[in-house]
Amino acid sequence: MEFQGRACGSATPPSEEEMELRRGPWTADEDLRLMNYVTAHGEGRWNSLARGAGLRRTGKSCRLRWLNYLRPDVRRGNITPEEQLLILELHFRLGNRWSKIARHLPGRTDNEIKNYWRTRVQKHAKQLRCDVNSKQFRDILRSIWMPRLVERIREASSSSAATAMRQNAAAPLAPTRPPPSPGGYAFSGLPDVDQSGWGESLWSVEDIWLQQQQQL
DNA sequence: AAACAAGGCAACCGCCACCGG
DNA sequence: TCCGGTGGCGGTTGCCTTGTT
Repeated sequence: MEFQGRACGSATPPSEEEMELRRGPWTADEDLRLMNYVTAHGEGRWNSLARGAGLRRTGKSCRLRWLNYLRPDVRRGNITPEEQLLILELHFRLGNRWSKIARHLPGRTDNEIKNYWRTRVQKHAKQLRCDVNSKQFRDILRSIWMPRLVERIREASSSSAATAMRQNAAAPLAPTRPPPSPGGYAFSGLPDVDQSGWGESLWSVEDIWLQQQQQL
């Protein structure tokens, strides 16, 4: 079944070219084509890039896919407490300027940060029946959430130091995945900072990069 | 085990600014 | 100055996964 995209508001039927454009989730083959083409020709001129790469996608779609997913320096996985703290601080200063906030978090995309804010932070505001931009909620963030993050960062650094010492002593095999984050807040009404796991996918970007390296 | 609800996040949309012809 | 193409940004949508009943 092919994804048909969202309902189009236009009353005029789409042109033949528009009919050919693909929408929805990207396939591994499309990812590979885009990756190969950008590696060979560089970023920019996304519309012609899409045509040149033989992709039936809009330039915008290609750009988004590259920036948010395929770029080699994109970091995936949990947003760390350090990053969460930075996001909160920057949002106080910048508001919903996601791209500006993202510039301070290497490897993180504006989309990822925006999603984090909407799904985690706004959810908590809703639970507390506050407006996310209200002074009340900001005060809660400053007085409760941010100190908890700072505490958590401190705990993590001290425990990782202790772990390193133990590992040096016994030299066991290190786990290949980071351990799940510890339990949540004792404070009622404020959930855990982040409990999300690592995303699973049919293929990983690393797989695609590996495949691409082998082709070169 | 199945049905349903909620959460997470990839992808799309519309708008705007910039640039070159 | 105007206009079309392009890129960037923030907001929104809806699919998929996970949790709950």
